[in-house]
Amino acid sequence: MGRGRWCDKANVKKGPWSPEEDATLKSYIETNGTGGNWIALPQKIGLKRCGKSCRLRWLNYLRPNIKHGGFTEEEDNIICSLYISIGSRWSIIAAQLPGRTDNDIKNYWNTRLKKKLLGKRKQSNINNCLMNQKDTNGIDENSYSNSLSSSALERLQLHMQLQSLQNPLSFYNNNPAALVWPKLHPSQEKMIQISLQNSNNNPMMQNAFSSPQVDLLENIIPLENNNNNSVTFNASGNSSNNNNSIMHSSVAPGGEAVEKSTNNEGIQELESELDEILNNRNIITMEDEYRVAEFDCFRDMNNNGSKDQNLIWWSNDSGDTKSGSSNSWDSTTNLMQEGMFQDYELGYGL
DNA sequence: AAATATATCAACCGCAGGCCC
DNA sequence: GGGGCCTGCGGTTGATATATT
Repeated sequence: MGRGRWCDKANVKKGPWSPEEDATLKSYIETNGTGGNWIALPQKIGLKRCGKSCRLRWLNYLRPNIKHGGFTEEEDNIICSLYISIGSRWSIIAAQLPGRTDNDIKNYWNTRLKKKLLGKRKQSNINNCLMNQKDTNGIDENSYSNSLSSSALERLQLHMQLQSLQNPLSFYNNNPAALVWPKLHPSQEKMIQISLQNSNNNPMMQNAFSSPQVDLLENIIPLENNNNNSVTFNASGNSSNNNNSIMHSSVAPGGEAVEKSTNNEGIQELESELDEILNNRNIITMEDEYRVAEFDCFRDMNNNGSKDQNLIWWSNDSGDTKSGSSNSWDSTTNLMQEGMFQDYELGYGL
Protein backbone atom coordinates (compact mmCIF):
# COMPACT_ATOMS: atom_id res chain seq x y z
CA MET A 1 0.00 0.00 0.00
CA GLY A 2 1.29 3.40 -0.77
CA ARG A 3 1.79 5.85 1.98
CA GLY A 4 -0.65 8.59 1.14
CA ARG A 5 0.34 12.18 0.81
CA TRP A 6 -1.44 13.20 3.95
CA CYS A 7 1.29 15.57 4.93
CA ASP A 8 4.12 17.45 3.38
CA LYS A 9 5.99 17.28 6.63
CA ALA A 10 8.39 20.07 5.85
CA ASN A 11 5.62 22.53 5.24
CA VAL A 12 3.16 21.64 7.90
CA LYS A 13 2.44 22.93 11.35
CA LYS A 14 2.16 20.42 14.15
CA GLY A 15 1.06 20.53 17.73
CA PRO A 16 -1.92 22.13 19.40
CA TRP A 17 -4.42 24.03 17.33
CA SER A 18 -4.86 27.74 17.85
CA PRO A 19 -8.34 29.24 18.23
CA GLU A 20 -7.83 30.96 14.89
CA GLU A 21 -7.08 27.70 13.15
CA ASP A 22 -10.09 26.11 14.80
CA ALA A 23 -12.33 28.96 13.68
CA THR A 24 -11.04 28.80 10.13
CA LEU A 25 -11.52 25.08 9.82
CA LYS A 26 -14.87 25.05 11.52
CA SER A 27 -16.40 27.86 9.55
CA TYR A 28 -15.21 26.41 6.28
CA ILE A 29 -16.53 22.94 6.93
CA GLU A 30 -19.81 24.21 8.27
CA THR A 31 -20.27 26.24 5.13
CA ASN A 32 -18.79 23.99 2.48
CA GLY A 33 -18.32 20.59 4.00
CA THR A 34 -15.10 18.71 3.55
CA GLY A 35 -15.63 18.28 -0.16
CA GLY A 36 -14.79 14.67 0.33
CA ASN A 37 -11.11 15.46 0.23
CA TRP A 38 -9.29 16.20 3.43
CA ILE A 39 -5.96 16.47 1.73
CA ALA A 40 -6.92 19.40 -0.42
CA LEU A 41 -8.86 21.12 2.34
CA PRO A 42 -6.07 22.81 4.31
CA GLN A 43 -4.64 24.33 1.16
CA LYS A 44 -8.04 25.64 0.18
CA ILE A 45 -8.48 27.48 3.44
CA GLY A 46 -4.89 28.50 3.95
CA LEU A 47 -4.09 26.32 6.92
CA LYS A 48 -0.58 25.01 7.27
CA ARG A 49 -1.87 21.70 8.53
CA CYS A 50 -2.01 18.35 6.89
CA GLY A 51 -5.36 16.96 5.88
CA LYS A 52 -5.06 14.19 8.37
CA SER A 53 -4.64 16.64 11.18
CA CYS A 54 -7.62 18.67 9.98
CA ARG A 55 -9.78 15.61 9.84
CA LEU A 56 -8.77 14.60 13.33
CA ARG A 57 -9.36 18.05 14.72
CA TRP A 58 -12.78 18.22 13.16
CA LEU A 59 -13.88 14.77 14.19
CA ASN A 60 -12.55 14.89 17.72
CA TYR A 61 -13.10 18.47 18.68
CA LEU A 62 -14.84 20.87 16.31
CA ARG A 63 -17.66 18.68 15.09
CA PRO A 64 -21.04 19.73 16.49
CA ASN A 65 -22.54 17.87 19.45
CA ILE A 66 -19.24 16.58 20.68
CA LYS A 67 -19.22 15.84 24.38
CA HIS A 68 -16.05 16.07 26.39
CA GLY A 69 -15.56 14.46 29.76
CA GLY A 70 -18.36 13.84 32.21
CA PHE A 71 -18.90 10.24 31.33
CA THR A 72 -21.99 8.84 32.96
CA GLU A 73 -22.21 5.55 34.75
CA GLU A 74 -24.34 4.21 31.97
CA GLU A 75 -21.68 5.14 29.48
CA ASP A 76 -19.10 3.48 31.70
CA ASN A 77 -21.14 0.30 31.64
CA ILE A 78 -21.50 0.35 27.90
CA ILE A 79 -17.82 0.98 27.35
CA CYS A 80 -16.87 -1.74 29.77
CA SER A 81 -19.26 -4.29 28.35
CA LEU A 82 -18.23 -3.61 24.81
CA TYR A 83 -14.57 -3.62 25.66
CA ILE A 84 -14.87 -7.01 27.27
CA SER A 85 -16.86 -8.25 24.35
CA ILE A 86 -15.07 -6.81 21.38
CA GLY A 87 -11.83 -5.38 22.67
CA SER A 88 -10.32 -2.11 21.68
CA ARG A 89 -12.61 -1.38 18.79
CA TRP A 90 -12.99 2.18 19.86
CA SER A 91 -14.77 3.37 16.78
CA ILE A 92 -17.44 0.73 17.24
CA ILE A 93 -17.77 1.52 20.91
CA ALA A 94 -17.95 5.20 20.10
CA ALA A 95 -20.76 4.51 17.67
CA GLN A 96 -22.85 3.37 20.63
CA LEU A 97 -22.26 6.58 22.52
CA PRO A 98 -23.62 9.61 20.71
CA GLY A 99 -21.37 12.61 20.96
CA ARG A 100 -18.38 10.62 22.05
CA THR A 101 -15.35 10.15 19.87
CA ASP A 102 -13.25 7.05 19.65
CA ASN A 103 -10.25 9.03 20.81
CA ASP A 104 -12.11 10.30 23.83
CA ILE A 105 -13.29 6.86 24.79
CA LYS A 106 -9.88 5.38 24.26
CA ASN A 107 -8.31 8.00 26.48
CA TYR A 108 -11.02 7.63 29.06
CA TRP A 109 -10.60 3.90 29.15
CA ASN A 110 -6.83 3.97 29.33
CA THR A 111 -6.58 6.67 31.94
CA ARG A 112 -9.60 6.24 34.14
CA LEU A 113 -12.05 3.47 33.51
CA LYS A 114 -9.51 0.70 33.47
CA LYS A 115 -8.09 1.88 36.76
CA LYS A 116 -11.51 2.31 38.18
CA LEU A 117 -12.28 -1.29 37.42
CA LEU A 118 -8.98 -2.92 38.08
CA GLY A 119 -7.55 -0.73 40.75
CA LYS A 120 -4.68 1.62 40.44
CA ARG A 121 -1.72 -0.32 39.28
CA LYS A 122 1.14 0.88 37.28
CA GLN A 123 1.00 -0.58 33.83
CA SER A 124 4.76 -0.56 33.72
CA ASN A 125 4.89 -3.06 36.55
CA ILE A 126 2.56 -5.31 34.71
CA ASN A 127 4.55 -5.09 31.56
CA ASN A 128 7.77 -5.72 33.42
CA CYS A 129 6.37 -8.81 35.04
CA LEU A 130 5.17 -10.11 31.73
CA MET A 131 8.38 -9.28 29.95
CA ASN A 132 10.88 -10.55 32.47
CA GLN A 133 9.65 -14.02 33.21
CA LYS A 134 11.61 -16.86 31.79
CA ASP A 135 11.72 -20.33 33.15
CA THR A 136 14.88 -21.95 34.27
CA ASN A 137 15.51 -23.56 30.93
CA GLY A 138 15.38 -20.30 29.12
CA ILE A 139 12.08 -21.08 27.56
CA ASP A 140 10.24 -17.85 27.43
CA GLU A 141 7.02 -18.58 29.18
CA ASN A 142 5.60 -15.38 27.81
CA SER A 143 5.12 -17.20 24.57
CA TYR A 144 2.16 -18.81 26.24
CA SER A 145 0.65 -15.68 27.62
CA ASN A 146 1.32 -13.94 24.36
CA SER A 147 -0.97 -16.43 22.75
CA LEU A 148 -3.61 -14.65 24.67
CA SER A 149 -2.84 -11.05 23.92
CA SER A 150 -2.57 -8.60 26.75
CA SER A 151 -5.85 -7.17 25.64
CA ALA A 152 -7.50 -10.54 25.79
CA LEU A 153 -6.02 -11.26 29.18
CA GLU A 154 -7.15 -7.90 30.39
CA ARG A 155 -10.61 -8.63 29.21
CA LEU A 156 -10.59 -12.05 30.81
CA GLN A 157 -9.45 -10.47 33.99
CA LEU A 158 -12.03 -7.73 33.77
CA HIS A 159 -14.74 -10.22 33.19
CA MET A 160 -13.74 -12.19 36.24
CA GLN A 161 -13.40 -9.07 38.28
CA LEU A 162 -16.84 -7.94 37.31
CA GLN A 163 -18.31 -11.32 37.84
CA SER A 164 -16.93 -11.31 41.33
CA LEU A 165 -18.57 -7.98 41.93
CA GLN A 166 -21.85 -9.31 40.71
CA ASN A 167 -21.63 -12.66 42.42
CA PRO A 168 -19.16 -12.29 45.21
CA LEU A 169 -19.99 -15.70 46.61
CA SER A 170 -19.92 -17.61 43.38
CA PHE A 171 -16.20 -18.09 43.51
CA TYR A 172 -16.47 -19.82 46.84
CA ASN A 173 -18.87 -22.33 45.50
CA ASN A 174 -17.06 -25.48 44.59
CA ASN A 175 -19.70 -26.48 42.15
CA PRO A 176 -18.47 -25.29 38.81
CA ALA A 177 -21.93 -25.56 37.38
CA ALA A 178 -23.04 -22.74 39.63
CA LEU A 179 -20.64 -20.35 38.00
CA VAL A 180 -21.57 -17.49 35.82
CA TRP A 181 -18.09 -17.67 34.39
CA PRO A 182 -18.38 -18.44 30.71
CA LYS A 183 -17.51 -21.95 29.80
CA LEU A 184 -14.22 -22.11 28.02
CA HIS A 185 -12.75 -24.69 25.83
CA PRO A 186 -10.45 -26.93 27.89
CA SER A 187 -7.45 -25.66 26.01
CA GLN A 188 -8.45 -22.12 26.75
CA GLU A 189 -8.81 -22.99 30.38
CA LYS A 190 -5.38 -24.49 30.26
CA MET A 191 -4.08 -21.36 28.67
CA ILE A 192 -5.56 -19.35 31.49
CA GLN A 193 -3.73 -21.57 33.91
CA ILE A 194 -0.50 -20.94 32.09
CA SER A 195 -1.23 -17.26 32.06
CA LEU A 196 -1.88 -17.41 35.76
CA GLN A 197 1.46 -19.00 36.19
CA ASN A 198 3.08 -16.27 34.17
CA SER A 199 1.37 -13.56 36.09
CA ASN A 200 2.26 -14.94 39.46
CA ASN A 201 4.25 -11.86 40.32
CA ASN A 202 1.87 -9.54 38.64
CA PRO A 203 -0.17 -7.71 41.26
CA MET A 204 -2.88 -6.86 38.82
CA MET A 205 -3.33 -10.41 37.75
CA GLN A 206 -3.03 -11.67 41.28
CA ASN A 207 -5.85 -9.40 42.15
CA ALA A 208 -7.98 -10.64 39.33
CA PHE A 209 -7.22 -14.29 39.84
CA SER A 210 -7.46 -14.27 43.57
CA SER A 211 -7.20 -17.58 45.28
CA PRO A 212 -10.84 -18.61 45.51
CA GLN A 213 -11.04 -18.31 41.78
CA VAL A 214 -7.79 -20.10 41.29
CA ASP A 215 -8.98 -22.90 43.52
CA LEU A 216 -12.05 -23.09 41.47
CA LEU A 217 -10.05 -23.27 38.30
CA GLU A 218 -8.22 -26.17 39.81
CA ASN A 219 -11.53 -27.84 40.35
CA ILE A 220 -12.58 -27.17 36.82
CA ILE A 221 -9.31 -28.30 35.35
CA PRO A 222 -7.89 -31.09 37.49
CA LEU A 223 -4.17 -31.05 37.17
CA GLU A 224 -2.47 -34.09 35.91
CA ASN A 225 0.18 -35.39 38.19
CA ASN A 226 2.94 -36.92 36.28
CA ASN A 227 6.51 -37.82 36.83
CA ASN A 228 7.24 -38.09 33.21
CA ASN A 229 9.95 -35.48 32.84
CA SER A 230 7.58 -32.70 32.14
CA VAL A 231 6.62 -29.31 33.38
CA THR A 232 3.26 -29.27 35.02
CA PHE A 233 1.70 -25.90 35.47
CA ASN A 234 -0.75 -25.46 38.21
CA ALA A 235 -3.09 -22.68 38.91
CA SER A 236 -1.27 -21.48 41.96
CA GLY A 237 1.54 -20.37 39.75
CA ASN A 238 4.10 -23.04 40.48
CA SER A 239 5.67 -25.25 37.96
CA SER A 240 7.76 -28.31 38.41
CA ASN A 241 10.35 -28.64 35.76
CA ASN A 242 12.04 -31.93 35.16
CA ASN A 243 12.91 -31.64 31.54
CA ASN A 244 12.53 -29.39 28.56
CA SER A 245 9.04 -30.47 27.96
CA ILE A 246 5.71 -29.16 28.91
CA MET A 247 2.61 -31.06 29.80
CA HIS A 248 -0.64 -29.74 28.53
CA SER A 249 -4.01 -31.01 27.56
CA SER A 250 -5.77 -30.59 24.32
CA VAL A 251 -8.93 -31.83 22.81
CA ALA A 252 -8.96 -34.19 19.90
CA PRO A 253 -11.43 -33.67 17.09
CA GLY A 254 -13.67 -36.24 18.67
CA GLY A 255 -13.79 -34.22 21.84
CA GLU A 256 -11.80 -36.53 24.11
CA ALA A 257 -9.01 -35.00 26.08
CA VAL A 258 -5.56 -35.80 24.80
CA GLU A 259 -2.56 -35.29 26.97
CA LYS A 260 0.63 -34.29 25.30
CA SER A 261 4.13 -33.94 26.49
CA THR A 262 5.91 -31.63 24.18
CA ASN A 263 8.91 -29.50 23.57
CA ASN A 264 8.86 -26.26 21.62
CA GLU A 265 7.19 -27.97 18.70
CA GLY A 266 4.43 -28.80 21.06
CA ILE A 267 4.18 -25.19 22.07
CA GLN A 268 3.64 -24.23 18.48
CA GLU A 269 1.09 -26.94 18.19
CA LEU A 270 -0.70 -25.62 21.23
CA GLU A 271 -0.59 -22.14 19.83
CA SER A 272 -2.09 -23.17 16.54
CA GLU A 273 -4.60 -25.27 18.38
CA LEU A 274 -5.64 -22.29 20.42
CA ASP A 275 -5.68 -20.11 17.39
CA GLU A 276 -8.08 -22.51 15.79
CA ILE A 277 -10.24 -22.57 18.87
CA LEU A 278 -10.22 -18.84 19.26
CA ASN A 279 -11.11 -18.38 15.65
CA ASN A 280 -13.91 -20.87 15.72
CA ARG A 281 -16.84 -18.89 14.44
CA ASN A 282 -19.35 -21.71 14.38
CA ILE A 283 -19.98 -22.22 18.04
CA ILE A 284 -21.92 -19.08 18.85
CA THR A 285 -25.47 -19.87 19.79
CA MET A 286 -28.66 -18.28 18.66
CA GLU A 287 -29.11 -16.85 22.11
CA ASP A 288 -25.74 -15.25 21.91
CA GLU A 289 -26.58 -13.71 18.60
CA TYR A 290 -29.71 -12.30 20.12
CA ARG A 291 -27.69 -10.69 22.85
CA VAL A 292 -25.15 -9.46 20.39
CA ALA A 293 -27.84 -7.83 18.34
CA GLU A 294 -28.77 -5.56 21.20
CA PHE A 295 -26.05 -3.22 20.19
CA ASP A 296 -26.50 -1.23 17.04
CA CYS A 297 -23.12 -2.19 15.75
CA PHE A 298 -23.97 -5.86 15.98
CA ARG A 299 -27.33 -5.22 14.46
CA ASP A 300 -25.47 -3.68 11.55
CA MET A 301 -23.36 -6.76 11.34
CA ASN A 302 -26.40 -8.92 11.16
CA ASN A 303 -28.01 -6.74 8.57
CA ASN A 304 -24.99 -6.52 6.37
CA GLY A 305 -24.26 -10.17 6.48
CA SER A 306 -20.95 -10.90 4.89
CA LYS A 307 -20.93 -7.84 2.69
CA ASP A 308 -18.90 -5.82 5.06
CA GLN A 309 -15.64 -7.51 5.72
CA ASN A 310 -15.14 -5.45 8.80
CA LEU A 311 -18.28 -6.78 10.38
CA ILE A 312 -17.99 -10.50 10.03
CA TRP A 313 -15.70 -11.12 12.91
CA TRP A 314 -17.08 -14.32 14.16
CA SER A 315 -19.05 -15.53 11.21
CA ASN A 316 -16.00 -15.80 9.06
CA ASP A 317 -14.00 -18.86 9.77
CA SER A 318 -11.03 -18.62 7.51
CA GLY A 319 -10.97 -15.28 5.83
CA ASP A 320 -10.75 -13.05 8.82
CA THR A 321 -8.72 -10.19 7.54
CA LYS A 322 -8.36 -8.76 10.99
CA SER A 323 -6.96 -11.79 12.64
CA GLY A 324 -3.52 -11.14 11.32
CA SER A 325 -3.28 -7.74 12.87
CA SER A 326 -2.09 -6.90 16.29
CA ASN A 327 -5.58 -6.73 17.59
CA SER A 328 -7.03 -9.29 19.87
CA TRP A 329 -10.25 -9.50 18.09
CA ASP A 330 -9.94 -13.16 17.35
CA SER A 331 -9.82 -14.09 21.00
CA THR A 332 -13.24 -12.87 21.91
CA THR A 333 -15.45 -15.46 20.39
CA ASN A 334 -15.42 -18.12 23.02
CA LEU A 335 -15.65 -15.61 25.78
CA MET A 336 -18.84 -14.37 24.34
CA GLN A 337 -20.30 -17.78 24.17
CA GLU A 338 -21.96 -18.04 27.49
CA GLY A 339 -22.98 -15.20 29.61
CA MET A 340 -20.65 -12.57 28.32
CA PHE A 341 -23.32 -10.35 26.95
CA GLN A 342 -25.68 -10.94 29.79
CA ASP A 343 -23.31 -8.85 31.81
CA TYR A 344 -24.45 -5.79 30.04
CA GLU A 345 -28.04 -6.63 30.69
CA LEU A 346 -27.40 -7.25 34.34
CA GLY A 347 -25.30 -4.17 34.76
CA TYR A 348 -22.08 -4.03 36.60
CA GLY A 349 -22.85 -1.61 39.37
CA LEU A 350 -19.52 0.10 38.89
C1' DA B 1 7.97 26.74 47.75
C1' DA B 2 10.39 23.64 44.86
C1' DA B 3 11.06 19.23 42.96
C1' DT B 4 9.24 15.11 41.48
C1' DA B 5 5.69 11.90 40.22
C1' DT B 6 1.44 10.93 38.18
C1' DA B 7 -2.71 11.79 35.43
C1' DT B 8 -4.89 13.56 31.49
C1' DC B 9 -5.83 14.28 26.80
C1' DA B 10 -4.88 16.29 22.25
C1' DA B 11 -2.35 15.12 18.54
C1' DC B 12 0.73 12.26 15.85
C1' DC B 13 2.21 8.02 13.48
C1' DG B 14 1.95 4.09 10.78
C1' DC B 15 -0.74 0.41 9.08
C1' DA B 16 -4.63 -1.70 6.68
C1' DG B 17 -8.08 -1.64 3.46
C1' DG B 18 -11.38 0.40 0.15
C1' DC B 19 -11.79 2.96 -3.97
C1' DC B 20 -10.60 4.56 -8.37
C1' DC B 21 -8.01 4.91 -12.52
C1' DG C 1 -5.82 -7.07 -12.18
C1' DG C 2 -2.54 -4.01 -10.27
C1' DG C 3 -0.96 0.06 -8.28
C1' DG C 4 -1.50 4.43 -6.18
C1' DC C 5 -4.38 7.46 -3.44
C1' DC C 6 -7.30 8.43 0.35
C1' DT C 7 -9.49 7.39 4.57
C1' DG C 8 -10.12 5.41 8.99
C1' DC C 9 -8.44 3.13 12.89
C1' DG C 10 -5.80 1.96 16.98
C1' DG C 11 -1.53 2.53 19.45
C1' DT C 12 1.62 5.76 21.15
C1' DT C 13 3.72 10.13 22.33
C1' DG C 14 4.38 14.45 24.41
C1' DA C 15 2.81 18.66 26.54
C1' DT C 16 0.35 20.30 30.25
C1' DA C 17 -2.10 20.03 34.61
C1' DT C 18 -2.45 18.29 39.07
C1' DA C 19 -0.99 15.78 43.10
C1' DT C 20 2.44 14.37 46.23
C1' DT C 21 6.68 14.58 48.80
